[in-house]
Amino acid sequence: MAARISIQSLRVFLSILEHGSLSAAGRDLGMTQPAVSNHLHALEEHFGVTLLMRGRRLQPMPAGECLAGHARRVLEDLAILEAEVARHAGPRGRLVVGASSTPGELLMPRLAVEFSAHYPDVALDVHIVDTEETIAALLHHDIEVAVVGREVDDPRLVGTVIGRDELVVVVATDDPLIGAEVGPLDLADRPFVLREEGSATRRVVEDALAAAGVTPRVAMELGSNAAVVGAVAAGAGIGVVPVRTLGARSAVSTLKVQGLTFLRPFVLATERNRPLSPAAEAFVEICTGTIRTATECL
Amino acid sequence: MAARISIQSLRVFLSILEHGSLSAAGRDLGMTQPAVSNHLHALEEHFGVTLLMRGRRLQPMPAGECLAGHARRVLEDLAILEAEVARHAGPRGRLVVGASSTPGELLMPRLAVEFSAHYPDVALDVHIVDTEETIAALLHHDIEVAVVGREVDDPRLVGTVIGRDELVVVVATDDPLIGAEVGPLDLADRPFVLREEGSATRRVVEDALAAAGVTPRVAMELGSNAAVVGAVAAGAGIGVVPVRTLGARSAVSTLKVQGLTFLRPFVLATERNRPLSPAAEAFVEICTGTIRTATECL
DNA sequence: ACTTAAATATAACCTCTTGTTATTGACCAT
DNA sequence: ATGGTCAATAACAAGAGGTTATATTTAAGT
Repeated sequence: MAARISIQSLRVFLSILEHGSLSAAGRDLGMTQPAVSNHLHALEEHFGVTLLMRGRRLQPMPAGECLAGHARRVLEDLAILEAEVARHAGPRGRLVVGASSTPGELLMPRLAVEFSAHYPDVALDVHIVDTEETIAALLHHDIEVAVVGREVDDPRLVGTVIGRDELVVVVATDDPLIGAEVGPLDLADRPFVLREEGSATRRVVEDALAAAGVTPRVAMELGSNAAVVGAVAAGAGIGVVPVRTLGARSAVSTLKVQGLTFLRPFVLATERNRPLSPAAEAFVEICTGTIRTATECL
Repeated sequence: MAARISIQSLRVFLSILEHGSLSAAGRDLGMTQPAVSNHLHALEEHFGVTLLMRGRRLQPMPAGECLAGHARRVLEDLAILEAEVARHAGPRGRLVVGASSTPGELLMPRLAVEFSAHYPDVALDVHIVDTEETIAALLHHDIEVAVVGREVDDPRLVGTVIGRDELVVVVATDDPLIGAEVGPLDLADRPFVLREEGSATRRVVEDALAAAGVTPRVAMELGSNAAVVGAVAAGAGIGVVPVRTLGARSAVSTLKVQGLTFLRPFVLATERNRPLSPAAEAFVEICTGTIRTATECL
């Protein structure tokens, strides 16, 4: 009996080609190497051709090249099918959104609650990593919408401002600058505790400081705003964090610096020209609607 | 758990639409009605939409229309994939050819033997029905190549002559015309035993008689040449059959009629612009090659 | 050439998927 | 009413498609 070809086999085959090995493909697809091997054999059996020359480095045969091209097309069409038909359904299923750290902490909790209240049939999955990784995930189709802490500059994306955020300079409670008249240049020789490269917060801080003529000496890089506050409290140096990161009584003092403000938008980003699932559509609506009602951003 | 969509579901869905009912689709696909029902439910579950309004006459919802369009596209791409990749393999698998009755009886046995000898890895499947049905099957992609008893006139097909055949007039052994000088008009008032409408043999006979100014009175229609001979032997009337249908000593006499000859080609037909599988390619080669060596057609 | 590390092939097994049959319930037409 | 047709559902069987464990191949380094 001629076992018929399966979508899964095509997916697996493309993954093999992409990763250059069965094992790697398996890792990518979350299955074991023998499973991958099976799919490949099934395909070769089906067509009666060797698709790939096996070896340390495996090399596609002409039939393999041919299959790859057509398989890509089929899978692409299938993706379109899924997306288009899904648009006829109400918000439902699983929605995966991404958020960079700051919006993830400050904005997403409220958005998520609001969204889930309105759309209980959608399982909401929020991936929180830094801005650059979030953007990359969006372009990789790992997430459908992203909320990040700066304008997006990639032409393949569209961004909508859904809120604003202010950053403040924080220092340890015993810092000598407290109470004094402080200008940007007073910070020039001090050690800074900043977020990592790739963080929108980091970029905003560096841009604003550069505009004021200051190049910060980075003593420490930390992957979360709360961690930055902690380090500052422990005396590691000067930090710049979102105002709202600071609790009612925090272990650090804020510092007003003459002529230095850190303002930045929260931006909802989606891929240009990609049709959104109804759930994503609904999420966007919540984001833009919520802003008027529930947010008191300046 | 989001069960993924399967090719089979798409096929089933399209078949439902095409046939207008689950049961009919099941019959078409060779599966039972509950199986079809399952597929439909799986799709609706997956997308969270009702695709078809159930009722005596089932009616596609907008989402169903949408799915149908995209599904057709996906399946079409898949068919192309199959065909293209198959071309990289040697002749193998299953080859389904069609033949109308006369070539099916006179030509195919030898061709089939010859083909199987050369390509033991191909299971050969010969569908023998009359010419019109054979042509229809070719256009429906039920068969890859066809051998019929007349030129093909459909512009979507290409035909190659691979042999010729002569028909003769047969009468019962006690017919009064035997031994006499017979002209076409002597046949005018006699009852004819002919093949059914849709048979190439039938068409050839009618055309030739018409050219000679005779409109046959059809007393009986039979679905095979052997049956025609049988009926003629039993005294049903005049028949016209391929010479080679008649055995060494047959129960009928042949009649030479002045100015009346029935010559017609055997034609190998394929669909224009459809890439053939390697097996079909090989079959074509056997057909055109065999003709020179093994056939003594006039 | 031998050894070794990394990768693929094979085997035995387990578990859902996707069919099956049997049955019930709904709907129409006589 | 009632008989025929069709879809839904339940219970079950076979096979696809995955798993772990183990053998075998391959290419590179000494």
